[in-house]
Amino acid sequence: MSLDEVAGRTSRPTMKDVAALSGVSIKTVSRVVNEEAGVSPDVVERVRAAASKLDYRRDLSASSLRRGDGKSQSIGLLLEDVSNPFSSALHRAVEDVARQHGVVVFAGSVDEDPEREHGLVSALVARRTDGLVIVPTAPDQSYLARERRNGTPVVFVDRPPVQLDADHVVTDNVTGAFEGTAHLVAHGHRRIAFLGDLSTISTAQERYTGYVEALGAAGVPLAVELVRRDLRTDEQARAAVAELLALPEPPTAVFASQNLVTVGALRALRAAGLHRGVALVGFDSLPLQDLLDPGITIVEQDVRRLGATAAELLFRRIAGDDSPAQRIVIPAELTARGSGEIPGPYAR
Amino acid sequence: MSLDEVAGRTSRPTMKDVAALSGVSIKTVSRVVNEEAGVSPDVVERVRAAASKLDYRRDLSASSLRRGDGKSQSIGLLLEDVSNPFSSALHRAVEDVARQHGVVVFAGSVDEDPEREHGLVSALVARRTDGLVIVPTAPDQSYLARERRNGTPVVFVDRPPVQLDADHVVTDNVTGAFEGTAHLVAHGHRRIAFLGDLSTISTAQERYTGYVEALGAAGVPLAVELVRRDLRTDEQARAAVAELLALPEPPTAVFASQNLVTVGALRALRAAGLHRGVALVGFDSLPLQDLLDPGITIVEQDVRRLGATAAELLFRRIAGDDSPAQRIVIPAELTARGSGEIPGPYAR
DNA sequence: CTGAAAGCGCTTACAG
DNA sequence: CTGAAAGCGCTTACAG
Repeated sequence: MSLDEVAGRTSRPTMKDVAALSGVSIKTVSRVVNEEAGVSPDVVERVRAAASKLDYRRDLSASSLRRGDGKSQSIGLLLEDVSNPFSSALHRAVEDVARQHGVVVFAGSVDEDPEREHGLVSALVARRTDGLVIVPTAPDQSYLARERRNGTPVVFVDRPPVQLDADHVVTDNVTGAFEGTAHLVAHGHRRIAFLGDLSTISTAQERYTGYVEALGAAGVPLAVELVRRDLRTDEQARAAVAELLALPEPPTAVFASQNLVTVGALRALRAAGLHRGVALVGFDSLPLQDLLDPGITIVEQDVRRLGATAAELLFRRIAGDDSPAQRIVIPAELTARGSGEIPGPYAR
Repeated sequence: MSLDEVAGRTSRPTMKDVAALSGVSIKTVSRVVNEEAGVSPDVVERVRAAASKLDYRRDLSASSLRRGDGKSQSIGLLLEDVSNPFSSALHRAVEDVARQHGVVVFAGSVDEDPEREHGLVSALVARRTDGLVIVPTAPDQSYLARERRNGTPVVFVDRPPVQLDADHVVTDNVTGAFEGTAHLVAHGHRRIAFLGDLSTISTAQERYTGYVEALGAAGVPLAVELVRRDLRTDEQARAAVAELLALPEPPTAVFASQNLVTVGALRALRAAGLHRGVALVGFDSLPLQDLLDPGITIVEQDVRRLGATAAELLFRRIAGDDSPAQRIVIPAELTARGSGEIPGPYAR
């Protein structure tokens, strides 16, 4: 007795079974299933009836194994965490493009863990996905050169790859952070705190650069005691802001360069009763941001465009495009909602 | 010139290539790749070197085609929309269980469209996923009986299947809605509006039942003019609440039975300046709900538990468990945060 | 400890 | 219009 029988299941019917039931060769079944022309109508009819009776389902993997192209009609997507709002919005954008190509999407969470990035990549390559869209985490993506050489195209999104010349689609983080910071300066602030995510992440570095450049352009000296980087959780961000507020000369404004960090900053400002006293600009959208009081001024990324652009690039590569690697930069845009317009001591 | 050459790619190396380079048979390569015992150490060494030199990657689909079990080490997950917070939290919970089994997850958005449900199911069956976790949308899941019979187990989550006796893991919606409504009654309300999602969705029906029963238990007559169902978007919910507030006898409290609906209700109450005057209890968590002022009292679903339980059930089925279909009910729990405790006219 | 033959479900490349 | 043979990349079931 086989395991299948123990489980009360029969195995899936194959073309052979359909062929036997309809009295034709499996090649003819293949023709009907693939809707090839040149099969007599009554045979088509008979094969269809048999397939339907047996609930036959073509095995796409077996099909693609023999086919020349060997396409699995699937792609892989490596995200920070499928459940965070940024990642899941990216996921949806990629899914929508993939669907147009009749391709399904494997998604996985890397959790900023290089080993998980490696593990997921090999799991997906082993399943012969036609390509990968990756938000890179590992310190170095050179290991992917092998996979690309062997036929799996890779496009990076949100962060550029390191040690690998490959397509990537990223937000203009420097300019976005520059504008967010300049917005605070324009509203009369000079003591502007910077809150940053893990500084090994390229986007965190770039946003810090934008902040530094905006201060420089405005002639505001950089106050190191107001810079808090490597905040990995909203709780760490909250604690950092609580400390900043206790300084002898506390900041009058905060630039929070990532969404969880913004949440933490908000909690600290609320707890201190300063959410109407200290200005706040965030980077990355927050859900329900418009319902908060005051509304949160945010430098918004165009996540749908990031994801859709990356997916479209990938499908061009899958189709055979081997032009040089592209870097596509998507602008970020500041939306004022109240928290960023709280006036500072130098407001006119 | 083949397409691959045009694209500047070579095809992936196979066991045959590794065998040729290391001077052994492909069977021996297979042994080494699968870490079977009984291969002499120097041969293992040579094969490993050749595989590494060629960047050989085993083809799991070809392997599973020949293997007895035929497992693809992948499962499919059908969600409402991968980018909504409820769906993506469910996704993460399923992913975490799948990872423990060395299985990757295909995820797709159904968008409450029965045709997309059917399309995604056949796409996933064609790729021979080992099982499916589904949030059902189609009016009827009887079509899945064929797939189960042919060896693809299916577990439903969040909503029960219709016309199919199959495993499902759902929230106790009736009790949750009963408690949410009773909470408002206990705070002195009798004119309590009900806001519901599409009433074809089972969870929406159940939550309505809980509301009706709670009113009945408290001896509060059901006021039909306060019941607004089939709200599909936050905007429709906002408009519905705006209308309710304009009634000659407006509600003093609102029970919003789904998260987007709660968002719409919140917007309407804010716009009318009544967010501190009209009580509000929502069902389904909202991001940042604790940062709103007042905080939103919510009947919370245990989304991680829903997803993890469904995935674990699925893996048991994949392993061969053919015991009768199970229905697992996960309790929901009310968390008071302020909006639900605004006193009504009958408060003691 | 190693390998030649057959076969998983399908399509290609022929032949008729 | 239809089908027999070979083969995709791998593993099973043998044999030595």
